[in-house]
Amino acid sequence: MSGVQERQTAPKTLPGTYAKGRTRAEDVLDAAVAVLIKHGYHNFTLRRVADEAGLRLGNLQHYFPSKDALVQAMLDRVIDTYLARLGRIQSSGLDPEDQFRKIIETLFLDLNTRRTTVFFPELWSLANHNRQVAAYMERMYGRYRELLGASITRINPALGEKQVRQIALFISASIEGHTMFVGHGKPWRAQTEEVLGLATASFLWLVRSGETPVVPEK
Amino acid sequence: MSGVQERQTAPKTLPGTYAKGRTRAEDVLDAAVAVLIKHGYHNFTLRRVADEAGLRLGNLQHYFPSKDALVQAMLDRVIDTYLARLGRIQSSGLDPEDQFRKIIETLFLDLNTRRTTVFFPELWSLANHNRQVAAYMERMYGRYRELLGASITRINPALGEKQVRQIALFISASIEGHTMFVGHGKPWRAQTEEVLGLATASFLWLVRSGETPVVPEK
Amino acid sequence: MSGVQERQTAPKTLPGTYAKGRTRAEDVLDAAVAVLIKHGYHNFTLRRVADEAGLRLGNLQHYFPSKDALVQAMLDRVIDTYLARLGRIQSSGLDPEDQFRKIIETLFLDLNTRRTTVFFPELWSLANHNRQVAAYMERMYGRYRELLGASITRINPALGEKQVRQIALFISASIEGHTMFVGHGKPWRAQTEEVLGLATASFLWLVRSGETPVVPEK
Amino acid sequence: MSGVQERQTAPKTLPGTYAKGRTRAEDVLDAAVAVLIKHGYHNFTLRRVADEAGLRLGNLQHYFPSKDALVQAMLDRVIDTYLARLGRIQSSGLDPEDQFRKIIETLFLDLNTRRTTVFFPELWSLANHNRQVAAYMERMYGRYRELLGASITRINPALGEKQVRQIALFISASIEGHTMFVGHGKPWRAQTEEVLGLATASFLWLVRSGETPVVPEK
DNA sequence: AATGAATGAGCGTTCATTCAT
DNA sequence: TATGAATGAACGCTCATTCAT
Repeated sequence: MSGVQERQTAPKTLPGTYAKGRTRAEDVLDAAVAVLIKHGYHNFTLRRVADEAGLRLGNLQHYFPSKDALVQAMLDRVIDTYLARLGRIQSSGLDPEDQFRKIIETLFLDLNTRRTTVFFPELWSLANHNRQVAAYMERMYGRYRELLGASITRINPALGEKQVRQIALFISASIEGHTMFVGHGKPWRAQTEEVLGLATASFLWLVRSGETPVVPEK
Repeated sequence: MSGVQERQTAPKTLPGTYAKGRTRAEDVLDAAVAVLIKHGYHNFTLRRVADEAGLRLGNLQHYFPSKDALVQAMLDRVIDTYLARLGRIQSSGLDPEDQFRKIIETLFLDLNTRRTTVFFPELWSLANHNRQVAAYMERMYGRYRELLGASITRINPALGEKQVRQIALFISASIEGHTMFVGHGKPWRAQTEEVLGLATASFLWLVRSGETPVVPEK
Repeated sequence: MSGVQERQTAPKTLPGTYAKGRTRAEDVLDAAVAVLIKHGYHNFTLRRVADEAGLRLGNLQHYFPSKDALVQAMLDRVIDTYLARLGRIQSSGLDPEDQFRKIIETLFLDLNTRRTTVFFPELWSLANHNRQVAAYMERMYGRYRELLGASITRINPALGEKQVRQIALFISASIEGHTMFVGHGKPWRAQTEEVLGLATASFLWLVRSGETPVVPEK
Repeated sequence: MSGVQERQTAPKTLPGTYAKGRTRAEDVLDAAVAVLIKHGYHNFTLRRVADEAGLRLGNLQHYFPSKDALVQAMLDRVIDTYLARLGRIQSSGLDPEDQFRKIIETLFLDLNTRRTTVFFPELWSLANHNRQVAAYMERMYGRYRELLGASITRINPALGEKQVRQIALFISASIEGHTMFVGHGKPWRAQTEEVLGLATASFLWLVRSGETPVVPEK
């Protein structure tokens, strides 16, 4: 047993036909995220989640019949929430560069939240041992890069599709990589702003430098 | 049980005074890394390590009296190995920019190995729930940034200390962030070379652009 | 939990006053038998029965308030059905020996049905750990032997009551014993006919051989 | 999960390399049989076996790493014991008919032991839901019938092979069928002797009556 | 150095049952 | 009638660990 398994059916609707049950199921998912963050996936147990959610193990398993089902539902929800937040960033009516700066800033500062700092490394680790989680993750980052790509294209419409995708990949990967260094409780957290400045400058240069980025002469 | 604990004593030398015992302990450490990579830390058990190493659980516990001791020794070894490899990169006698390019390339291409791709996310995850591991990690990345910083300073000696450190942080974090995207078995792996090109250009521009990186005018 | 318990009240009528309710309860009993046969009593659970019957666990427990109640009702029904079938055999108007042969044949061939092959061993096993089931079983086999006894007496009216009962016991027990060998899916199933021939001959000889069966001289 | 699974490897040797371990493993098997008889397979749990054997659950699982392994070892042992006893019956130097009578008597009276009365119905039930157990059972009864067949042939050498096998099947099945009626604690137990007389007479007639058993004229 | 014996805690899961809706 | 919510106990099993051999 290597952890989360592939999902057979897509439970679009959460368990809980009665109103009480629905809020209970939500509570459980909140608790699940809290436990994952507090204790890590290697200490993510149903009993802990039940405790955190304030119900009994047997009752938790009434809502989520297996650990896998709970983990899938939890990932579903976290990723959907994350994508929804990404969507809201895009909708601002700023000029291209300011929008880009705003996006980078939002993503970067989000690293500072405990939730993001701790949750995502768990996700990356899980994805390395579970295809379903890997697929979830790819879906999420795909959407992430689409958003970045659109902003990039607005700044430099001359860029080809493929290059936009590669730049978006570089930018998104670079930002994610800061999780372990400027995230919540991390040693470089106090310098988030300055690193954000470097990052933004570097990303903008890349976006503007054209189809074949030419390194400035020595 | 909340995972890896702080270490009481510092085992500079591995147990086993005989040549054979030394080898045995190292076999175990190799097996431990293999298990961590294959199954993830949430499935990292002493029994599995013993199986992988070809000895009995009781015997394994003779070499490493607790799970924590084994994990610490394993991290010690992996990080030492990693730092040794970093040191070797530096020792090449190239001109500043070529050396920098070489460093970036080496680090980047290393992401493609299964070992790196899978091991480091486990480390990041672990560090979020264990101070000792966090300290190990910081030590490792500190050395990593020193190396990068030296190379950066050679290219642009006008940069201040603090700024060098920040640029090194940005670069190292950015590279690490690519683990989940261009690493072994990852969806963008085929485009490693192109992304490496973008990254190198972007990093070099940043290094050259001076104390206060100014984003080029629109 | 030590399995089926003694029954407090005798539910002569199934729950459900409406025609539909009556049908539902019978559906459940059919499902219960199906589950018992498919999975064995050690895997006989209310959830499985509910699934098989196409209703929810909560609803099933409306019809049968406990597992014991369901098991008792199921045994009641199966045994009643079995006794009814036995009664029909008797009613044929053949001459004594032909009737006897017909009875033996019917009982023997019935072993071949999956239902009989699997259900009865479960019953025997259960009876060893539950008095109520043992009582059911004894009632059923008592009627079985009465039927056989009547047929035996018609063939050889000289036999005493006790001897008739003993011969009937031997015959019925012998037939039951073939369940595990010539029953549905059993290795000797293909030879049912021949074994039936041996059995019938042996039984008839016994019935005819008088009050004190004397083994023919060597 | 439908109970006992097929066995991958044949553990000819019981667990327990140390002397202490070996006797412990035997204790566990004894306890397992006791639990099976006392509570039935549907209440056969590792915790109960551990209690009965006077060790802890964790230790029991050191000897038998799974429930299946325990059940297989238990069946192995019981069946081997049974076959050994059968073998001893045969070795008596009586004349053919007396030997046959002795065999029948031994088998019949064995039904009276609680062990036999309760154990075998569990075995029959299990065999209906598990191939491995079915194979065990067939192996055991095959040997049983060989023994009977040899005795039958000594009495009536004119019988063909196939007929001997069929008669042996009939006899063995008939005897087994008495388990539920004259076994330990069963209602007809007091009449075991008389039924044994009927059975022996009937079987002997069958054996002697020649290749095509002809039912005596009406 | 190496292995087995033994423990106690905890795991995910299943279950019969009760109660509210 | 019918269903979901909730409970508590037990299940087989895995685990890190300690101790004796």
